[in-house]
Amino acid sequence: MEINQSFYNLDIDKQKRIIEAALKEFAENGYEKASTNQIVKNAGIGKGMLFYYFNSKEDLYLFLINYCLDITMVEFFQRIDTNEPDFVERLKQIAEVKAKYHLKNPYVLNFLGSFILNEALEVPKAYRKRYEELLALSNLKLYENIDKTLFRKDVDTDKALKLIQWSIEGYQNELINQLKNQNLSTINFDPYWAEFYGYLEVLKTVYYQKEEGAK
Amino acid sequence: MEINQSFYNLDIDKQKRIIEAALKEFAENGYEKASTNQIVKNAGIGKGMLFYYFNSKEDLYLFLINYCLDITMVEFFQRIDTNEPDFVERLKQIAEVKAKYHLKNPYVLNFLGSFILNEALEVPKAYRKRYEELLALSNLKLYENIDKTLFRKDVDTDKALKLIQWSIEGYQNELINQLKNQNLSTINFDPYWAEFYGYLEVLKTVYYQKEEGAK
DNA sequence: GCATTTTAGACCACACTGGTCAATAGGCCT
DNA sequence: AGGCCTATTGACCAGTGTGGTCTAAAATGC
Repeated sequence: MEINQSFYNLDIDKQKRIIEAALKEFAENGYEKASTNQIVKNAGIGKGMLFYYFNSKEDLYLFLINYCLDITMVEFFQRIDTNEPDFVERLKQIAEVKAKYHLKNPYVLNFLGSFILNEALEVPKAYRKRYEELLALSNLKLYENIDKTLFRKDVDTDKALKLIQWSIEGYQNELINQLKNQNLSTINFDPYWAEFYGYLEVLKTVYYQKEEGAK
Repeated sequence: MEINQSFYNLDIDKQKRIIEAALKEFAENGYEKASTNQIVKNAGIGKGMLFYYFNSKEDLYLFLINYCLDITMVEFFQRIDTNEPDFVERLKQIAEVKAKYHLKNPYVLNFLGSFILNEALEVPKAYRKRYEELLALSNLKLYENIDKTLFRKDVDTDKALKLIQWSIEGYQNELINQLKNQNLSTINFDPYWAEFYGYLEVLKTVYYQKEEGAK
């Protein structure tokens, strides 16, 4: 799997157009049903070029896996700061990082989600392993160094952690659903962040201990 | 769109096999990329029969929409009892009904979710409208006749309702994810229900007021 | 044994597939 | 200008899969 150097000589914009067209097509249709014709059409390049840069559909797919894993590591996981011991604050930070990552790389997450389900093409084990490592890292980034004493003592803290996490995912999913058909770059997200922070406050109120000292 | 009477004369089992094969294929691939060849293969019938019972791919699709809407109304919504004013108990009941419905009709929900996204075939408006009505009904069944005085007063009750709902969806999604590749009919769900009820208790503890009288 | 209904799958024209390649366009050096 | 190299296109290829048809056989009922 070797990518032709000339691909990297393209304008960054053109590279991105090609990558995004491919990610989208694969994410939406899976490896087998994805059409290279659709990809070149959406990318606005001639058919020949796709096979000149990448040698085959399969190589393109493998390249994309690599690309997405790299991007996700650098632009998502490495930006999460695990020094924050307050779980809700941690999740807030993660949400902010995730939002930036998602706006910048709209199809990466969808693609990564779909590549695991792929059964048509046997992906080299190294890729699957790297993906597993990402998942493990995701747990670390979530739970490492969390101060559990903040939580009220009359409920199981691990259950509380889970419930909080699901609550936040739920908000995010609902938001994604609402904004599905809109052009993300024209949206002012401030009110949504405000709403989100409101929910976070509720979570703190109900799951955390009452502070003992004065505030 | 008229279905050949002879379809209804089939054993119920065969009818179900055909319907499920079709639901699965459409749900997984969307209208256009779904293959009638795959459907007949999975259903174990000859190609001719599919077009004998239903006249065309399109008619089959419309029949399935109808079928799923009916099933969902009868086997899901009509079984939800809105007399229970305790929100968490209501959700518990819904979860139980939903589980039965899902086990009995594994592909119906997926199919209904995918048919809305369909853009290839313009589905008659009546179908979309019925779907909208289902969604509206779903809100009714969820929130109608809920006793809001159970909730603690230091947080916004509507936010609390949402958060509880998302928590429960989160648990369900995680469970579905875990069990994805297993044969559902061989699973003993009791421990999962126990775990689920454990989470519900936590939700009551944190979101409800402390009871004032003795218990 | 006959008439009717079910059934299977070979078959059809056609659309689309991943991939190739000859022709060309464009930049750069002399 | 001309030569050279790389970048680029899209017509083209054989092959596969498409929704749908139809013939001929099997099953059913009488």
